[in-house]
Amino acid sequence: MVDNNKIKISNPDKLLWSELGITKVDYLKYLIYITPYIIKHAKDRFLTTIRYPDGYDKKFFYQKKVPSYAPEFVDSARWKDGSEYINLNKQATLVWLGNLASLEFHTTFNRIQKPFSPTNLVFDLDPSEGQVFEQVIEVALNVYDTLNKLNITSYVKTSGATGLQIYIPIGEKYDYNEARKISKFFAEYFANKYPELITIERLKEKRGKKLYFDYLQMWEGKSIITPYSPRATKYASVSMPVKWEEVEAGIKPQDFTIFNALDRIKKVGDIFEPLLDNKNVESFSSILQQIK
DNA sequence: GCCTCGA
DNA sequence: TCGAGGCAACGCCAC
DNA sequence: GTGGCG
Repeated sequence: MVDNNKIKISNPDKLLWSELGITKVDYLKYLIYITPYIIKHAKDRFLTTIRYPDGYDKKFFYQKKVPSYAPEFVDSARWKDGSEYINLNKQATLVWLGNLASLEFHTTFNRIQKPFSPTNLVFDLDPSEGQVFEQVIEVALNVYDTLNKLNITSYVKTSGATGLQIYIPIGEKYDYNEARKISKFFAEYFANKYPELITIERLKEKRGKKLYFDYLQMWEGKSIITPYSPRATKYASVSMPVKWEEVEAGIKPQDFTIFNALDRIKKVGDIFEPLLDNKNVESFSSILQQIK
């Protein structure tokens, strides 16, 4: 029973992370604990969930549309193609999806209410073969420094088992075309500033041994991992917002798992802003002028 | 994980 | 009645 | 137009 809604739990003792011994019931407990945090970032966005009915390392599939068998309490929003997409805006929906073995929750850059305006940019810093996490940290801190000097607020979180993601609020002021331009502008700027450190080359061959700085091609409906979402990794890691000071002190994405996420959140609170603030907008308008 | 379809 | 299949899909660039 | 890439 969640908020007066009955939810039947099938196979409660099924292992979702077999090596770690995490059963579905264990997993649902985690989801219940972190509900307010993940909901805060997932609500009123179009959800893509990834389901692993037999565990994190077995067959999976993506799900976007509200299935016909969804309970009535599940809220949805109509996409421009006419179909209904899940709005992960309440605990009951989260638990229902948990029972369906949804191990990852991805949401759109934009909110349902303003579908053509992303709320933020995201840079994805993921080390590939032969790179250590220290390189990711070095680049992230360089980016942070630069943004600070431009008076631009940014946030950082782990992306999964290996990388970091940097969020830059843009106040729902731009459409996807403009946001893509701004994102690309920054990516080129950083690639230019740290030519030995990072590359924005899309083709793997051309990347050499530099860190791939992915400025995440964005479009309406594109979704990326939501803050506080678990990831289907062998560590049962969580996409965890962190403080820039923590990045500086040297963290590892594997440090954050569904085992310790709640303790951590209780200790530091939610350090991600709602991503709707306008404080960066002024800095961006001049940048947008320059791009033209 | 659950539903639908076809043998 | 039971197994197989579905459950997502944009923009960019090189070819 | 198709394929690699995220």
